[in-house]
Formats: sequence, C-alpha cells, structure tokens
Amino acid sequence: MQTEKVRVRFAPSPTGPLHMGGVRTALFNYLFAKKHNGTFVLRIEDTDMRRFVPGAEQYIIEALNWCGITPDEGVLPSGSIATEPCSRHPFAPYRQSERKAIYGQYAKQLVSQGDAYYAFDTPAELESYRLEAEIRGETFTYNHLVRNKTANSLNMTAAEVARRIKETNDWVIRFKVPEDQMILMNDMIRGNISVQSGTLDDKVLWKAHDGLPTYHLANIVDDCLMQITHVIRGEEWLPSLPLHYMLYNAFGWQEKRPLFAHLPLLLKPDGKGKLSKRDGDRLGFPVFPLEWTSSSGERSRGYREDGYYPEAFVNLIALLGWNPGTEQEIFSLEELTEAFSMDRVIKSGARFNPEKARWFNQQYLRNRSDARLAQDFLVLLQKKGIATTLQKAEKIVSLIKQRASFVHEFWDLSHYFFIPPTNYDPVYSKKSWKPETPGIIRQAKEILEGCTSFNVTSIEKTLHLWIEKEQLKTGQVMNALRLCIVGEPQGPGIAEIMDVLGREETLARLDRALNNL
RNA sequence: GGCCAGUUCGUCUAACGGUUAGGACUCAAGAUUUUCAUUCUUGCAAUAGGGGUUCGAUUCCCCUACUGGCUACCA
Repeated sequence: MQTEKVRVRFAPSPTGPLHMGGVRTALFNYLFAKKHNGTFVLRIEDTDMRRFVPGAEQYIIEALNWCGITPDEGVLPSGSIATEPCSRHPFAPYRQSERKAIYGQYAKQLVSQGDAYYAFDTPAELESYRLEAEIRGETFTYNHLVRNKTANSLNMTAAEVARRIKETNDWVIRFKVPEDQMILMNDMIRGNISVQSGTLDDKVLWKAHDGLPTYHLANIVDDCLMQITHVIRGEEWLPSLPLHYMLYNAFGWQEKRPLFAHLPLLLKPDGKGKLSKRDGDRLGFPVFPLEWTSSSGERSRGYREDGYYPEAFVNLIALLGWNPGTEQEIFSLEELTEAFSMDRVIKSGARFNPEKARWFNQQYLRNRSDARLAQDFLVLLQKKGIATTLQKAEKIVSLIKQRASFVHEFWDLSHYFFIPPTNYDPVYSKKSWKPETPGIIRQAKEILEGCTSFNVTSIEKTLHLWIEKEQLKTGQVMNALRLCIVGEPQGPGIAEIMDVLGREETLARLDRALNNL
C-alpha cells in the first residue's frame, strides 16, 4: 500500500461532451481523493487530433464545476487548463498535446531496451492481414507470430531501420509483448486478474504522421511523472490493464505503479449495451450533465437545463455502482466524501433508471427552503410575464411544493393563482355542479363577504359553521367552490387558495362561474 | 470467434456459510382528505441452471447459459 499522499486523476479526451458515466468516474476519483486527503488532478488526453472537438474541454470543466467536483490540480481559477508549472500545478502542462516533447524519449527507450520495435506495415498491408484472418473465420491479432513475418526493426539491421525511417512515414512503434508469460494483476474492485501474454497483441505506442503517442504510452508516462497513486477509471479499460502492467515493468517503474480500480459501466435503461448518447433522445432523459450542441447543430439535453439540482444529480450517479451499506440514500457531497469507500463499489454494470432520477430531484426540491424556491419561482413567473411579490410567491410555493419534482412544474401547479379559470373541467363540472349549486354559491358569496378577516383560519371556520348550520355536505360545497375558483380538481385546500387570492378576487371568480356554468 | 469481467425482486441494491432473503424506485390496494398531491399502512415481486465442498450455501469451487467490455496508427 502506498504510504505517500493519494493522488488521483480524471483524464478525459476532449472528443465530445462528458456523459453521466464520465461524470461518475470523475466523482469517484474526487471522493476517493477527498476521503484520503489527497489531490484530484484533471488531465486532458488529446492525443487523437482527428477526434478533437472544439469546446469539449471547456464543457468538461464547466460540467465538473456545476457538479461541485472541482479539480485541485490541472485547472486554473480562470477555468482553463494549467500550461505552466507553478506550486499549485507542479506538473503542468496538463494537456497531453502540450507534452509532446516528453513522450518521445520513453518510446525510444523501450525500443533500445528491446521492449518495443519499429514496424513498417502500411495501412493497406494491415488491412489485408485482417481480411486473411477473416476468411479463416478469425480476428487478426498483431502478435509474435505476425511480427516474425513482417517488416520491422526486430528482423532488420540498424542501418536498414534508419533508412526506412528516413524514407517512409509509415512506421509506428509497437510494444513487444512476451510470447508466453502469465501476467498477474490486481484491481481494487475485482481482486486478482491474470491473463496469458500470448493472447495479447503488440499495441501501437507511437503513431505515424501526427508525431504523438497513443493513449497507452502517454497515459503511463504521465501517471508516473505526475505521481498518480490510484487509477480509477471505467471498466472498458480493463482489457488494457495487462499492457499497462507490462509497460510499468518495461520502464522499471513497478514500484511507482499505481493501484487500479475499474468501475462498473452504466448500462442502458432498456435493451442491451452501455449507456450512450442516443438513449437519452430515445427514452426522453438527459445523458449529459449540461446541454450540448454539436457542430452539426444537433442538441442534446442536459440535467442542468432539465431542471435538476446539481446535488441531486451527483447524489443519483453516486449511487450507481456504489452504496454505503446503510439505508441512507440522500447524501450531500460532503456526506458522500465521508461515506465513500472503494470496497463498497459494485462489480456489475448498473442500469440507469430515469424514474429514480426524478425521485432524487423531488427529494432535494422538498428540502429546499420556501424562500429559495420562491426566488426560482419568481424567475419562472417573470418569463411568463407575471409580476408578483416574493411574499406571495413564497406562500404559493409552500402550498404546491410537495406536488412537484422540478421547479419548472410550478407553473402547471399554480397558474390558477394568477389567471382565473376560463374553462371548467367538464368531468369535474358534471360531478360538482348540480341544480342546487348556484344557490349554494350565492349563499357562500354572502358568507364570505361577511367573513371578518379574510385568512385561512377564519375562512375555514366561517365556511364550516355555515355548512353545519344549513346542514349541507362539506364535499358538495367545497368541490363547487373549487370548480368556481380553480376550474379543475387539483390544488391545495380551498381556504388556502382563497387566502392567497384575497376576498375581492375570490368573489369575482364566484360571480364569473355563476355566469358561465 | 478470441480474451477479460460480471450474474439477488422490472430497476438500483443489502445480506461478506446459519435471516420469514432486507431497503429504495416503480406499480397495486387501503387509511386520511373538500379535489389533486403529501403522509401512513399493506401488498406484488429475486438468489440464472446444473454439479460439488459443508451439518448447512445467495455467500466457497467447477461446468453450462446468459450479460457486458475489449478485440484501431480512438480514448
């Protein structure tokens, strides 16, 4: 076990918006770091220039920021990636494209040690190997059998190699996987894993043309240089773990090799496979923390724009693949940090459930103070062109909040406070508007006019006294009043609504209903 | 196809050899209520299959099935 300070990193590629699985990986890294008083580093792995997407890096930073899982190292206060070393960011730059100069020597070291080699296969040649294998019903694996037959630095003189490198651009550096070696690995979540090296292929470490290493080389070199102690990443990386172990061994870095934890994947709510961008559109829920518009103008919705609280979002993704072992389900980021432990991470993939996501937000909405909700409500009302006071907004919020999961639902739940009903729910009318009802409403009007102070308790008291005296049915009267005032069978207690509306508006609505029904 | 990992209610999960297999979401029923909702109560619903090991397997081992990932000069 490491005795030095815990250092973890989240190392996304800027190939598009980070999806919720990526955020979860970042979150677990963050939680692990905080739990152990360690450092959470953000590093941008942009070694594939063809897949680079402008704006993706900024999106990643903004998304993490929205979630409150901000990196300790790698990102400047301005929100940009640190490019110059300083006390806070000692290993800058943190963008791999800016670290180009570093990787070359390590690739060359492996070649000169005999752990890697120059391979001169053209793309066309590789393609034909694949085709041949396919005809035999196999998948082409670039292994020791292949490297013995192809043109590479293993089977030519140094002079020939030098000549080839000079003359062509079609060369890569491949890792030379031992022919027959049992690779023993350990994962913090899965325990011991072993694999025969003979089943592995000679992965490309250095690409032709763009002068950049592949993920594998850059990742190992940077993790070592940046003194990363724990690599927490998605399960899709598990098949690369043997290569990464071999790389650490080849460099003689086995002492510095971090501990690995491969997180279970997030799966589609239905059907097969891991959660993808498309599922959101198809099933009607966001897969991204923030809204994203692609260069082609295609828009993907975000949790933020859908009205989720970042706390709720973080809470719900934290419980996908991890649980505290208690029955607690609602956790602040601080509580998560306290409760998190890697040995309670689940091994199997977690199917995402959008309904439970809603429920989480509902919990957070309920726990918000009326004052805070009223602020948001006011903004929403403003967009509808409705002016009201903070006091009134707060009062209405307190009456409707337990019916909502999102703030944007407030309007549907409260419009009748601001706009009198123009049409009356037909089913409800049929049920509550009887021949004798107009008479009752007229009487109710008089009663309400005479009600000394127009507040909830006095309205209720007055109404009930009258109902009792006249031997009316409570339900009959209340439903009729609700029909007149709200127009539909929904909402809080009718006295509460009258209280908010005020005497004048209440009576006006009764008159209106009398004329229209 | 090959390699690796996984498999408890529909979903998220608890139980790290001994429980009537627990909780949450969803759904259903009931109670409360002037409507809707809330709240409360109850209910439906699971150890993939087959072999072992053991006094006893959800739990340990093996096989099969299924699921997922990977199999690029992508990460």
